[in-house]
Amino acid sequence: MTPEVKEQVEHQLEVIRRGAAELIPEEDLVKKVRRSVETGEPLKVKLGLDPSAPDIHIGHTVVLNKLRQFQELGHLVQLVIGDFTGRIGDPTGKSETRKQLTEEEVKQNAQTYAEQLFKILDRNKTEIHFNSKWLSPLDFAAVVDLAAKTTVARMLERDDFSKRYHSGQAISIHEFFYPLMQGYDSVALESDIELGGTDQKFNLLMGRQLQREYGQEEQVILMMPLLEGLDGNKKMSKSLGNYIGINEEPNEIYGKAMSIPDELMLKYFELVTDLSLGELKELKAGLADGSIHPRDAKMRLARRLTAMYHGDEAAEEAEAHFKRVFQKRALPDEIPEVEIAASELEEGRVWVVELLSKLKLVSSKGDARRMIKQGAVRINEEKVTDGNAHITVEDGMVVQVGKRKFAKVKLA
RNA sequence: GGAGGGAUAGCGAAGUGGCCAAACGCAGCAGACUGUAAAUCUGCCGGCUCUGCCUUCGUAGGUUCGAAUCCUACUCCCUCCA
Repeated sequence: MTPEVKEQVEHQLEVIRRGAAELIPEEDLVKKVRRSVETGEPLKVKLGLDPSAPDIHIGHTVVLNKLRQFQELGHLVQLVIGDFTGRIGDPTGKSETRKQLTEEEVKQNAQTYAEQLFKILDRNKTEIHFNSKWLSPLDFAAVVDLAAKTTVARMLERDDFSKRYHSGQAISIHEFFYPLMQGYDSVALESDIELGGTDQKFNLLMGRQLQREYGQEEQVILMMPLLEGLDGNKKMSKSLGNYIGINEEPNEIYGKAMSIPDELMLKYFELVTDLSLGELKELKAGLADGSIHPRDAKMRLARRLTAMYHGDEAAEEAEAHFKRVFQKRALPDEIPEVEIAASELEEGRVWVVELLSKLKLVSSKGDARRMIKQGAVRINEEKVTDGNAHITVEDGMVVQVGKRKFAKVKLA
């Protein structure tokens, strides 16, 4: 190995390892990177995507950022949209066979994905594949052949299956196919590396096993830590509603970032922002010795995160909005207008509960009464205390429920 | 094919004739406090014309003055045996 090659390889390894939870096996990675550097042939780095939930949140970006780093090192990203595997769903115990998405839906979701993904990835170094392309033509003989590559005992090693098996919960046979299919994707694409969260370990290892069975060089697997969601303990996911979507409005991204528990701040900085290692270290030290206020650190996180998807200007505006509305408890700059027809009023007046309901600031009239009782309702910044009150509605009147819901009345 | 267990509010989970709009936990919402939509504390958390009324405890019937609770049928799910 020439000194230049050696230096190149070292550099690549350092970038790849950063933030990774686990890398299996190191030696293979070294070998692959070295060969790539020497031949100039990029490595094929695969990531599987679920086609049913095309909204990307920052939890996904942990892995996407890593892919981006691979691209910066000159490698090629293979995105696999699991339109076929999506019918099964990664086994979780409660998932049943999902209905197959239509071709139309798949196309649409892929489109949605692409729009978001390319906010992070380099379009020119990305291939998009649909796994139905190679999975759906397999006939039963091929499926049997695939299934014969592994054993039930091996399958039961998977944490999720093992738990369910021992606690007497059902495991459907088709659930075994999920890891097999995902692994087969790697065979079909001859991937060099596959990325995933630490919860993907079993599936990722299956890729190695299948590649070996089919006579290919085994992929290296690189696992990234899972990012906890806004609640601070469960994995960020759309279904739990504890996520920050990268397509969300600047105010939402900023606000949601401010709502993460303090303890999670550094992890977020490390995994989902582009803060350099040096800056990260400084921040950590500052928080530890008290020279940096946790609130200010979190505001920095929120601003950075917002800026990554909406630019600096939008991030600054979001911060101003946050300070105004939440720190100073003032009215926001922009309040959505809701039309109220004159015919809905009686002599220009309405019952407060009715008004809140019409403005859609509450989920029901019972909810409206509760909010009033709890002192959460303000009209033109004045607290409403009487749930039976009828009020005169004026054009431009501002009605507010809690800290976050506002509406401006527009008489029509 | 046989035997048994289960289906309760967004989720998990109590309740086995009236005191059940249904304990408790989580999630959610609001208030207080603060350093932020962190943490902590308090309250709320089916609907409505709201000191009362209406609809909910897998579905459909039935018994009863009265049913989430008892009976019948059905649907779905799970376990064990073969």
